[in-house]
Amino acid sequence: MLKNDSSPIWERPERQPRPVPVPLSREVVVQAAIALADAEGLSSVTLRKVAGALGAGPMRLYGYIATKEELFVLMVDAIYAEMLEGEDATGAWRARIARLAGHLRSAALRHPWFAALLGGRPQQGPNALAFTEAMLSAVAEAPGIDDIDTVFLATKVIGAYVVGAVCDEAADAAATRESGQTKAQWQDANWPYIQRVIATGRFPMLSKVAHQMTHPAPGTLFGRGLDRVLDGIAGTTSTSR
Amino acid sequence: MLKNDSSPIWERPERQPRPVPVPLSREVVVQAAIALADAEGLSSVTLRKVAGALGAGPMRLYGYIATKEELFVLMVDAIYAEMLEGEDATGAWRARIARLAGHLRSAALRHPWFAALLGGRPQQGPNALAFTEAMLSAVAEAPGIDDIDTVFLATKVIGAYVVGAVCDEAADAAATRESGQTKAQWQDANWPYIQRVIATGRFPMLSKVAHQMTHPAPGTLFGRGLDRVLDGIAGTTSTSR
DNA sequence: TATTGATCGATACAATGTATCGATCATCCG
DNA sequence: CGGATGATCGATACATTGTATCGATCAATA
Repeated sequence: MLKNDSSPIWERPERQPRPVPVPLSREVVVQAAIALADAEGLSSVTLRKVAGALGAGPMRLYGYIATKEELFVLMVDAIYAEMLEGEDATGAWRARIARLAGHLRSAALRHPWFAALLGGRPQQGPNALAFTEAMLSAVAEAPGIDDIDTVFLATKVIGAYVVGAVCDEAADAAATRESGQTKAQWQDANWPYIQRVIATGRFPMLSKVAHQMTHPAPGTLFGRGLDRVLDGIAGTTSTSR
Repeated sequence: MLKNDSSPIWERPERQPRPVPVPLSREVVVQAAIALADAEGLSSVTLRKVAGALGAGPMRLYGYIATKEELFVLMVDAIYAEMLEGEDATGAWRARIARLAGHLRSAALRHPWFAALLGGRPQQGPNALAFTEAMLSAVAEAPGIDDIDTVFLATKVIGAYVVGAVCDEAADAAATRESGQTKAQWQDANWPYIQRVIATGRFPMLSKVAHQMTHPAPGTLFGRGLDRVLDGIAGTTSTSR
């Protein structure tokens, strides 16, 4: 009860029961943040907006995270969890790796902000570790890759390729989305610039790429690149094409 | 001259000449931002602080950039320029590629914020394009890689690996720096967590990695991984080791 | 039933990116 | 050479952000 209230009881408003707060959890908070990022971009992920989407005050979130940066960390790990949903350890090693890589790629394209959070902070969340574990165990089944040092190196190479390739692809997607245009519109808007750069004559190889290359679908490119990487770690050229 | 000034001339302060503004340029602004990021981390790169470091008001910067995001874009491309300083197209193709990759890696370690800016935005600055051009021309010299499609795919694979590997390494460096500790302190602080994760028994491969692996220097690992990638695109296993 | 400890959110605050706009300078034209 | 014009600078302002503080409320315990 209010102790020092100068207004007489007649005018003093009655205590009204605190509205029952929506039950929250770290999971719910993170999912709300992810939904916001998916819908309006990473820069719209604001403690106020996240809390607002949950019908709570901003300070409520500090019961679940200590910092906005921690929210980002949780978001990234939640996406790793998404990749592993329904994943089992079946199939030949190359197929397993390709499947895992594909999961990461499609998750990154579903959540264009994901790639932007990948660099710059270590990935040590339980789900990120589970993803690495899955990669390690798939690699360990490859013939000729036995000692743990080789397994680790191969896994590192695969992981680095996948992350790097996905950063590339997602960057375009994010820029497109941020500009509020369609992919074609965005490419059309950038093409004149690229053309002028090429016209300087200082980029003969890029010119060849722009003019003479066939342009396979991004997914195809990703897969073929992964094949090259797997060839490298297997020390074979079996699946060249 | 002030037109509607009610104070009499006797009390009106004399016009003092505007202090000659420090001459600026996009280059100077970007270098100041880079210096700030190197010294105090990316989150300290503030338009006010950058301008302050140059002895100018914040709004002055808007003569050179339209947005803070544009400043970030320029910073990234400036680092690409750094990588190419003194670079020439000499040496065998594998050596050239290894040299270029090494430049990117060392630049990223010199500027721990660089990796965080890599994902999330397309790299189309003139220096980033020059870097890609150098990679393309080196790859084109590899025997058996002739048509432009193969050259592009190989370059994409190499670039993705390098970026991904560098993100990994730089993330640790950035986290270490951000925590204000030495690398050893930071690793010691994280080790108990990793140990508890492994103790769950759900990560047998990670356990092996943690306990049985020899831990080569990061640079060595980077180089060996690059060798695997180059093996893959060359379709040979020549330099295995 | 009184007390304690946890939890919620109103309020507050400093810092940020950036719009606005008057004041100042440099330049050009007569 | 003097006045007009256009560019450039920075003071001020504002909405928005992350987060500290703290009183008010609830649930559990003694």
